[in-house]
Amino acid sequence: MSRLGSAEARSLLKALADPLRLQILESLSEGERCVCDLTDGLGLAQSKLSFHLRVLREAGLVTQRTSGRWSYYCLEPEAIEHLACWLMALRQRCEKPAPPCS
Amino acid sequence: MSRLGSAEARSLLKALADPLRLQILESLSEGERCVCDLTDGLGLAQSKLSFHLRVLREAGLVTQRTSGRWSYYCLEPEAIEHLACWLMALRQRCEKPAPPCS
DNA sequence: AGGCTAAATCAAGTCCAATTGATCAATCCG
DNA sequence: CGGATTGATCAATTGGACTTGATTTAGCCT
Repeated sequence: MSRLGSAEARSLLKALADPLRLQILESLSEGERCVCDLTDGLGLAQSKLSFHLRVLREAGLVTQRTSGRWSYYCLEPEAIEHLACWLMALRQRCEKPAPPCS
Repeated sequence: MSRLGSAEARSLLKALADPLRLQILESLSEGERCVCDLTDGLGLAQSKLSFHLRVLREAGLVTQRTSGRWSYYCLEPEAIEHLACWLMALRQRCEKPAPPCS
């Protein structure tokens, strides 16, 4: 399991931290989707959806394939898994009380 | 293990998606810290740090205790763990190919 | 070729969150 | 008490991300 650096985790989190993009990802969690289906399903303007898909793509959270006129997007499970692992690593070792200030 | 809803996950992600707040959390992952130590360690203006600590606190990612003049912050491991689990759940079930458009 | 549709890109405009500096509240200590 | 220090809060500003509508690119069909 490849360990994620802070910088990678940061860019993944930034891409995830938008309500629309989370909705998109939740749609994609049910399987690959065509852009036109996402547009309809989420009721988004085309350019808005395209903008957010680009952000997700550049963050490595989704992959895209083109077939004819249509564009299909798919979740990248490994990216999400790596982030989850990074979070679990962060969570450990935090029980030590602080040295008292003076 | 209590399952997180989309809304909770969204607010946790939003709080995490800031480079300074991630740095703060990484500092806290080594154990509880006093505000003054965080200020020094991260080289941040006092009001800036206080602002971000408040965001983290309101998101439930850290807890705070006061002792005399000093304020100590501590990671909330469960919040992070819940988010990691939410991500893992999102990741599943995404292998199904899209129905072709027409 | 010419028209049609899917989807990406571009250019402005808008809006919200982060920054900054100042002020306030509370605690400690001489 | 009075001065000093920690840290939270407030008000105003700034910057960057998101939105919007128009334009562009490319594939399909007759």
